[in-house]
Amino acid sequence: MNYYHEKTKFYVAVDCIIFGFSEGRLNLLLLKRNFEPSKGQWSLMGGFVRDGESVDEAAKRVLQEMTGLGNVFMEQVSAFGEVERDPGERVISVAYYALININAYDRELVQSHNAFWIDINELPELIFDHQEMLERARNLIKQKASSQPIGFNLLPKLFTLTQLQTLYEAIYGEAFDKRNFRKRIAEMKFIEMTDKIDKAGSKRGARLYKMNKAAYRKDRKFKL
Amino acid sequence: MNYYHEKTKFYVAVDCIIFGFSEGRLNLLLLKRNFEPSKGQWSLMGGFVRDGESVDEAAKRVLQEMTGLGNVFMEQVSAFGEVERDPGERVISVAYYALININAYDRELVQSHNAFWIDINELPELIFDHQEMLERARNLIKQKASSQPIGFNLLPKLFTLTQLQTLYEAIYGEAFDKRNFRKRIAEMKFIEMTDKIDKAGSKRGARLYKMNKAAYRKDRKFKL
DNA sequence: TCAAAAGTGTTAAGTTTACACCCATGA
DNA sequence: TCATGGGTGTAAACTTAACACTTTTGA
Repeated sequence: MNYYHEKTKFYVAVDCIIFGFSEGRLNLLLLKRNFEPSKGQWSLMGGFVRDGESVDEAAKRVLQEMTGLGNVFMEQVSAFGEVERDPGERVISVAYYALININAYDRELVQSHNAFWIDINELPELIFDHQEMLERARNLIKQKASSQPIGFNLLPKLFTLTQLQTLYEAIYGEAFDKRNFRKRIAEMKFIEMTDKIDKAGSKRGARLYKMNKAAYRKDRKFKL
Repeated sequence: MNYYHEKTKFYVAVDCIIFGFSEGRLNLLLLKRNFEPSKGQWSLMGGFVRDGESVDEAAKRVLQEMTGLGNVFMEQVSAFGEVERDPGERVISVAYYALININAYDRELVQSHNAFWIDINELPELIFDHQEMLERARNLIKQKASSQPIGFNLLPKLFTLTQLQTLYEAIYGEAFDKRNFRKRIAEMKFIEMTDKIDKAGSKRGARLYKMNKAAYRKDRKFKL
């Protein structure tokens, strides 16, 4: 009754491409590996899928172990299955990207893993096919961020329009016109003005906005 | 020196969502399973990844075994890793979609596997999570076909503009204006008019066009 | 001769882009 | 008082959408 006998089994891993946004720049949380294999080199955060755990769950677990964060926006990029992608052993890896609010993670936990936030434009060389995973993730985000409001996962709950614009400029790698940008935001009724003012970014202070997810589910018009 | 010991290994499979286009309709090549597990039910075409073979290669092999076709346009959809997705055993599956010219496959081979072309709007229930794989693939194609000329893989080398329009209408599930459609095609210089006429589709005959891939690589402006 | 599919331009509506100055505040 | 980032509207350029008739030919 076992139709699966004599098929080969494989190690299956997950690798997490963790994006954060800080001071107008996109950052990645990367590991300076203080363990084998490839000790001393930079890599994404990864781990093996365990018995009784779905692949999605494995990715969430790895992220949780590294950052202390649960309930994070995370999506699969793709499976990577080249035979020699990991020179040590045959490992099939499923890549995920995560968008996190860079103020919310557990600093000690991250430090204890020897992980660092690296500006996405100043990346070191990465092991295996992690570079390729990262590029795929960046392209995915670029596409996806233009038609769905996923960028907000990178911001605090309350944000200024300048922060939002800078974020999108970082994602796309190009500058936008301030007035045109604000016109588009004004059309999206689920990006709601609050009565709070942020005084950190300027003397005058800037209006804080918030994303109303329930309102988005009703309207669903998003384009940036 | 083995950093991978005591990790769990998994069966890894591929499943292929094979699209064809015929008489104005999108079709899927589905298996009426005459083997266990789930004998008698409908499924996508799948197979296990083998030792020494990349996951992409496994997908190509499965397609080749089923249709006799090599060198087919094929892309990964996603990995599917729920614990109970296959009720028999834990199997992690990577889904791929393929776009094939419905005139070119090996009919006997397909018949011998008990496979059938089914209109995409009249699909039977599928086993496991194959329905979800299919929906993901359809969405992917919709998106991708709008910005890259992948649709041509579903057509013969020479095609009429009416065929091309009908194809895109089938992909998007909506009708287009004929004049506006042709205006857009005319702007894409890599869709080249030939001196041949198709007399099969109408009495008057329709001009045949072809896709010039080299010209596309230079220009790369595509939007439908 | 007529049914059936092929082929062909123009105009209005809507969307996108470019662009410059005043405001409020803390140092 | 002045340097800094916050905030605001309009007009031109471009893109998209709507729309109907003539042509060709085999049955």
